[in-house]
Amino acid sequence: MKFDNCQINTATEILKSIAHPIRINILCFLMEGEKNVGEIEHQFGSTISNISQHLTVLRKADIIDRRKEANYMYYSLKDDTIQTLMETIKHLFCDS
Amino acid sequence: MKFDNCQINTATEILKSIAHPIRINILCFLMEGEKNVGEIEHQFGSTISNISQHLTVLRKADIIDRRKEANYMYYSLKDDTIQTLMETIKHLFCDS
DNA sequence: AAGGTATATGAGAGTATAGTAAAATACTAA
DNA sequence: TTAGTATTTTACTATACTCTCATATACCTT
Repeated sequence: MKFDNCQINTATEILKSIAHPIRINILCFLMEGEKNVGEIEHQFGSTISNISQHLTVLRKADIIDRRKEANYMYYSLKDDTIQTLMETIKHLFCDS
Repeated sequence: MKFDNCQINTATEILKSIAHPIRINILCFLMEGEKNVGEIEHQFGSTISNISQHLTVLRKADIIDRRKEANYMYYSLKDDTIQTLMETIKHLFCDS
């Protein structure tokens, strides 16, 4: 049976936002809990600017939240939907 | 913890191949079982050429198989990994 | 062999995405 | 207020993706 168009578009946007090596890594890292940009940058070797742009992509897809504290910005997974999805992806592709 | 690079790349390629409205629809349709290109085209309103190109994308990502019978080409989901992934996606985004 | 059906492939144009570097913003501390 | 740190935004270039249309291939029927 066909999906509802709106659901298809939501799923597409979310999957597209996940489907990048740096972003999968970031999301997987966020499964551990809230992290700031510096911690994320330190974990993977890209520039702060690049990481920040990837975080923007994830935020526009509405799958992460952020919270400011002093001059640090803390990012976290938005909800259970994305948490479950990431657990499935991690289990299917990364637990071998 | 960081994913292994090879696993990350595999996951990225597969998710990228899924992350398109037509391709999600096709994969969801294939969850019902083997279908030929005409059946897929009839289900969603795109051209055979376009559908065929999307099927090629899915085949290059190694998530679908095909089998020829007369002059029909039957496509199906490749394995349990993709079946499970699609079930999760369908459940999370399309069962509301 | 010739004509028809089913599917695949290739070229071309338009659009989207990714990375780098520079500049801008927001906050803190002195 | 000035300087410094953390993060974001902008501008630009390069590459990748998607669609359409035309052509090609594979198989079947007569």
